Amino acid sequence: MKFSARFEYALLTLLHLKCEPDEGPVSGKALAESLKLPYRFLEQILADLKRSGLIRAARGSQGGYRLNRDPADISVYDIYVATEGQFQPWDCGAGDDKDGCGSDHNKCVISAFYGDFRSTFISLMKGYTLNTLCSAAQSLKRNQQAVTAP
Amino acid sequence: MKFSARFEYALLTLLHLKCEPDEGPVSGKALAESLKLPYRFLEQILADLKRSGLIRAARGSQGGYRLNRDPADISVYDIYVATEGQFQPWDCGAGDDKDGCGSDHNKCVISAFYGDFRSTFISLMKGYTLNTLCSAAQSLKRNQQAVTAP
DNA sequence: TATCATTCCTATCGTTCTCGTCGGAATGAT
DNA sequence: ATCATTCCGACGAGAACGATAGGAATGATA
Repeated sequence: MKFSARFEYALLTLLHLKCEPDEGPVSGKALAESLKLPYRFLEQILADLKRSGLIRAARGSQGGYRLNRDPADISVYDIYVATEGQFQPWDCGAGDDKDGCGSDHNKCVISAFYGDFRSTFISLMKGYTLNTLCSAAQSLKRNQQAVTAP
Repeated sequence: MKFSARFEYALLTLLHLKCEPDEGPVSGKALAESLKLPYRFLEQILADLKRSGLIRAARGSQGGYRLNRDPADISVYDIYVATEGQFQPWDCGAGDDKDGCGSDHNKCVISAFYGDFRSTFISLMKGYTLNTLCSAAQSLKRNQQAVTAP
């Protein structure tokens, strides 16, 4: 029950793309340097994000990545699905019992718990968007500047 | 982001111990047969549950396992912790940044998201107890009997 | 057209985690 | 004394994960 590095790196990447004021697309190499992440690995994650339509890419010289949707419309759940696939924290009756829980009522109840778990977390993740996260980061920044100010 | 088999097996085991009307302790072998789980693996899980004080064991002939607490006081979260350890779905600043998020406000915001996720998760799991799960199972059973009745 | 920066595709590697198996010691009721 | 049981630690196969790598495709620029 852990978040993968892919997911975290994707969050950082998208947050960077949204929050840092870059003109034009940002190359994978530049992203990897800014975020201090392994370049080759980040490339794969960027491919995931592109495949899911969260970012778009331009090839060739002067190419790079930029957001492909309104940041208010990119939820953390979208990012999760893009990097880890559908949120399905248990192995649902894959082959053993056709009717889901079959004759075992206890299994059935556990499935119900899993379902509750799943829907709770999907809605939690959908509640966070790139916009909300970014403005939270900016308000943090302001607060710290106020404290550190001369 | 998956539940382990240990966790699911533990749920099934404790549910069996609570819901099925057995007199006296139930041996590991009997449990493994009832639940159709690998005996040697289940033994390890039972050891986890005992270590956490959820069940108690009696050795020797006629020995076996039984619950050690009021089923209303055994939450799914207890079972989670017993089998998977403390819920900590991300690697918290282990060595890299002493101040948690350091200078990177985006990391800081992600940590906040993780914290929200974590506390939601824990309170959800604490809301389910052996009692609630078992009575849910029993009501399922009743409903099915009503449908299947002649 | 040649060059070069970039994305894109696919294979691989090493480590860690997980599920499951195993042998055998300790215990305790009969 | 016997036998069923819990208890303890080691081990192995396989998957998942983080990361590395080579090289092809693309496209702006000169």
